[in-house]
Amino acid sequence: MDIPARVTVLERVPLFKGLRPDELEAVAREAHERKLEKGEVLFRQGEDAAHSYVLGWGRLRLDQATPDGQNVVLRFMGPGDMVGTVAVLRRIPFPATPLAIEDCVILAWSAGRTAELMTRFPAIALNAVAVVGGRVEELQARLSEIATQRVERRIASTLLRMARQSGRRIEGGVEIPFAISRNDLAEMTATTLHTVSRTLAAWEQEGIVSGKRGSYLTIAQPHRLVEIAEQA
Amino acid sequence: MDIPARVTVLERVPLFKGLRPDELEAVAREAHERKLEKGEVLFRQGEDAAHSYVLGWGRLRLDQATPDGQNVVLRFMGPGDMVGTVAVLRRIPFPATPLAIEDCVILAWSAGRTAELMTRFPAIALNAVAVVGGRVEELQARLSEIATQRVERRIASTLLRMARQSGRRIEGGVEIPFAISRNDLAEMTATTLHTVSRTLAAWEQEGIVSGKRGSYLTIAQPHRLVEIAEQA
DNA sequence: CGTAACGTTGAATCTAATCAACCCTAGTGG
DNA sequence: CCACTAGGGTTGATTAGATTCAACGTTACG
Repeated sequence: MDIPARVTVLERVPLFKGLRPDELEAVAREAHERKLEKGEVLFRQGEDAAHSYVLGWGRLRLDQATPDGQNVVLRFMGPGDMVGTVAVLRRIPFPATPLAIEDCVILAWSAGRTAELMTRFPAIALNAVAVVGGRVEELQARLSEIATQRVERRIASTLLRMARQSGRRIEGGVEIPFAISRNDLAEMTATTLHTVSRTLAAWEQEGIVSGKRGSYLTIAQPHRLVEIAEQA
Repeated sequence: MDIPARVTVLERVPLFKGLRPDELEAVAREAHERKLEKGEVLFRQGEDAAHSYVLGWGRLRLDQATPDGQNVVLRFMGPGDMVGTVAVLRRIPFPATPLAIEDCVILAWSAGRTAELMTRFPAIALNAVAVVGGRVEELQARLSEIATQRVERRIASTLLRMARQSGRRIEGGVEIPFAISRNDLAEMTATTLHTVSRTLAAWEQEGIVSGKRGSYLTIAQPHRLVEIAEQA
């Protein structure tokens, strides 16, 4: 990617919202570039946070391993998402592992550069607080959900959240444009593969969702899901 | 509080780490001051985020109401914690309600001032990312916990986390220096008053924790709790 | 075309919620 | 000063939602 191409990417990144074109160019010039093939990881949980990243193209799944070896899916990330920035600024090891679920192109800045750019362009730092704040909120919402709701409602809420974040309107409903396995969904909703399977099977019966193995999941009747997610 | 007194407070606030004394003074000068009596709220979930706050003295409990009327305790906050800053920068309504569980003194800055100060002193913005990032991590850890662990382990982890954040070493163990009801604990660990009660009763039997109604909870044998929290 | 990863489905089990009743304790007001 | 009450806590019995265990089906892909 040459510098103008990078600028085109960075223009749409929330972290750099409000920067002038010449400022974006300065930021772009400092970046390294990294490619990741499907199945590779960007870094591993526990590693030293030497770089912060912005995802240009592709998708990542952010996984956290628990001390006893289980896995929790923290979130899916798409183009424009920042990765690892918090760990860099906190000077702590990465707390999770981002796995490429599609081929990715990623821009990277060293830890020192990251801090320096934010100091030079405070707008970036303000944007970063807002972005990270958004994640706090999302996590608080998920926490509330898991704490108070039955499994069926959590699965419904999770699908709706993903649809809202990355969904595409197509004929026949809203499509979630990347492959999510039943197991992914289980690890996102704090339940088991089995329960997810049963639940989705029932919803397919009723025509609320559709999508065969491997292909993308489509929410055919979002309003029905909302009903399930909101019922007392 | 006069300006030098405020500076003394701000010196110990992570959000303002690394600022020079004259910079701190500038920040202190822009602050409003607000007192809160035990039982009052600083603001209410859903209100417009017009100010961001830093807790000078006292303790707050941050509550989130779920759509169906249940309550989740997000966290306890003590001196030096920032409150509401994220909502201000994201220009969204406050997502939770901070309730004073002790008398509090709080410093406040208007939304505009907050952004302006962070732009003028980028270090504040960088600190803010780090602080908020810390919350992201804590929430991710709690999410993992709730997602994968049995209730007993979650209660143990929660007590240990609180002890780590605000605990005081006293003879006979580590004391958590504010009143936590069984219900608070239930709302923090995604369980019911009843289960918490049973669990703590058992632990008191075994001499792992102690503390009668009203008085502070003391962890007499932290290592036993750690064992419970970590057992496969 | 074989095989491994993923998914489905049924049955048994169990954890923790719910339901229910009762007990303390700290205040309050007569 | 003491009875009363409200809020919080304890404890037992019952129930249900979801996990676990188990076995088998399906699909993608090398």
